[in-house]
Amino acid sequence: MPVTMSDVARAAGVSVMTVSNVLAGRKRVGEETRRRVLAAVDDLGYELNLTARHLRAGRTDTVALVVPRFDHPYFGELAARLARRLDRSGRHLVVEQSGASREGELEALTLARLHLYDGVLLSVVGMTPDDVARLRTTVPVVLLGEQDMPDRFDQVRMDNVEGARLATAHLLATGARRIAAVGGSTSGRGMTMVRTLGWRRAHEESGLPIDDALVVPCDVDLAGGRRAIRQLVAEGTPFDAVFAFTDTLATGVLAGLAEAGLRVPDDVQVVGFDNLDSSEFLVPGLTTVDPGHEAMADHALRLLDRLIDRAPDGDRGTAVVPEHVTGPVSLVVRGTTRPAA
Amino acid sequence: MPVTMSDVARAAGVSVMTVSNVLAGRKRVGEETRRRVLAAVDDLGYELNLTARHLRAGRTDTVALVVPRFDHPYFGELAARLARRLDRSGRHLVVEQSGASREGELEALTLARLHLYDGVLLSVVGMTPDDVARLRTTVPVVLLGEQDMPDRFDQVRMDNVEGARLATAHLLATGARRIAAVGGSTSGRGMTMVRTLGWRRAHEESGLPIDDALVVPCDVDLAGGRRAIRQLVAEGTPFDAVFAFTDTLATGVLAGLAEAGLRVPDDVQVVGFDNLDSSEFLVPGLTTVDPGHEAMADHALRLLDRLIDRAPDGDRGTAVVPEHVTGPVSLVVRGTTRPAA
DNA sequence: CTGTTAGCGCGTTCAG
DNA sequence: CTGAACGCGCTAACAG
Repeated sequence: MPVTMSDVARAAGVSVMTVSNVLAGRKRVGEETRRRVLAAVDDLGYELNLTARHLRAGRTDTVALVVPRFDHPYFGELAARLARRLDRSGRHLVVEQSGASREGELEALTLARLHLYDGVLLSVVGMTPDDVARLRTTVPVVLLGEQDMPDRFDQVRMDNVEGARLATAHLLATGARRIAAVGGSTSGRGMTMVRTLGWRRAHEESGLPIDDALVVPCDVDLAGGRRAIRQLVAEGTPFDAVFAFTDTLATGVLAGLAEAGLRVPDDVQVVGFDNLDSSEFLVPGLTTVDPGHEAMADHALRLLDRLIDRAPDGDRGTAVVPEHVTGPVSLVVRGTTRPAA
Repeated sequence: MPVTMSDVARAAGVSVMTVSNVLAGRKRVGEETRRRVLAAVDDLGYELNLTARHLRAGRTDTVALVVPRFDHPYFGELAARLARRLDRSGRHLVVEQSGASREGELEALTLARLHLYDGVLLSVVGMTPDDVARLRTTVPVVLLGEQDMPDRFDQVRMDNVEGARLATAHLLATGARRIAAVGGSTSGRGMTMVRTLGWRRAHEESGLPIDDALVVPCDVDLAGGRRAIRQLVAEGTPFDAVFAFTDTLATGVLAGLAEAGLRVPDDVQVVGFDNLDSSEFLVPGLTTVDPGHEAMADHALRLLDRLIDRAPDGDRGTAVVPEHVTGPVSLVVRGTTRPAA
């Protein structure tokens, strides 16, 4: 039987409300009363029940970030940035995993869970635009992800085409002629498609031919990058550079190249995408596309807060027009590419 | 004004309880009634309020993992492993950050938040044993962390001394004679101290002298590892190997060594600790201590579930005796060390 | 198989 | 500045 507020009130000889006021630091409470209450709290080992407070207050001062996987550094870094901002406004961030392991049935459950938070930043990777369109929720939601989603929701993403174009153009400028697109796809959707598009565009702008044999689809993880290189080498497909679609892939690529006895950047140049914290520390340092992490975090929370502020009034009349924000990208040149010719 | 269960009940011409039963899939409900309820739910856009359910049910089927920082790969990987297990038993994992940014005042708030969960896995890094001893909570808590904590709580950790001894002994066996302990300390507490102890012990077992100039305290992050090497080089302290106290530190160390023109493993050998997913993919592959991640996750949840199961009865009589579990470690040999002489 | 009664623990009314 | 009622949305019990 847990200790409740009224237990404390009885012990301190005051009313429940007084206890509540003392604990929430709300109204002014007499110094002596206050001490009595705190003593009783300490004495009984009373612990505030946030669930009850949330039910009553209708808000939780907590925002959730839902990511596909916990063990992906990109999302860890994102979470840390968001948490820093939310802390500043006295709120909390909790991170949940949407999983790649759970089926559609769980989507419903996930949605129910969203109600535990004032707002949700939903990182969509696996879901299709159709899945998202089917989402029915009154919870403030901002989408994060590279695939264009239904415009009923706010969405923040990076300029993938431009980033991929920059990366590829840089490789072309430093003398590369056969650039493998690791993580690419000739038919897919989402991140994979838009970055492949940027890779194509850079080739077109240079008037260079495009060889689809250089597009290597793979799992977007460390092992995937390494396997992609193994495959290229096994096939005997010639290449003098790799544009890896994420820094994680690039890390796997570097391992694969080393394994194959190919030197970076002398034999093969490499560019990644994401500018993870660790990319600077690889040997050699990874040239990569920086998606403007801080700006993205700012946008995401701005859009979310817009929705949260509006929520109490209800939707009628003042409906917020959803925005799709695309952040600018830039290239960070390090040691996996050669100086421009 | 959100749609509530009784709105749905009215619309469907049934009682609230029936709606509840349909939605929770609890008792059997007539097929037609069931359809009417679901139709009303869909019609009104009803969304379950989990907060209310939690308040009423007294549990949330959710476990929290509290980590020092979101952007630390070690914790991301830990979270993923825990989530996998909890999903299997139909529960959820949420991750919160304890922050290094928030002061002691927030400790209280953190404690209140713990009540939102059935149990909490608390990763302690910054807190001292005294801080922990002061924790007053009835929430099931299992501590994770390398510093020995008051035995009022369950705790899971790795065999740090043995891991550090293994790492150092391996370096000695492969010919190293001056092994820098990056992340070490001659006076600290916690992880830093126990791993330094293992480093010492290996030296003692080999009868080799210990030079405290080789103990380099630093921030436990990527930049810290690099800075440690810069410092050693700047001081002119000779060293032919590095035992980095975490793989993240080791990654920074490798960057620092490259910067200084030192080859790995020819000029300097390196061993890390943690066996992160990415460590296998560094070039060269990082030799490191594997703390038996899976076993640790198993232990942590076993201890937590023991507490959760007991909770409903109250503590009297059946008090669970807290356990301190230390998991076995092993050495993973890769390219940053030379073959044994 | 469905409805009624009661209350989870807190906070927003209003009086005093 | 403090106290007493009522209700947030849901579900465990028991009726019917």
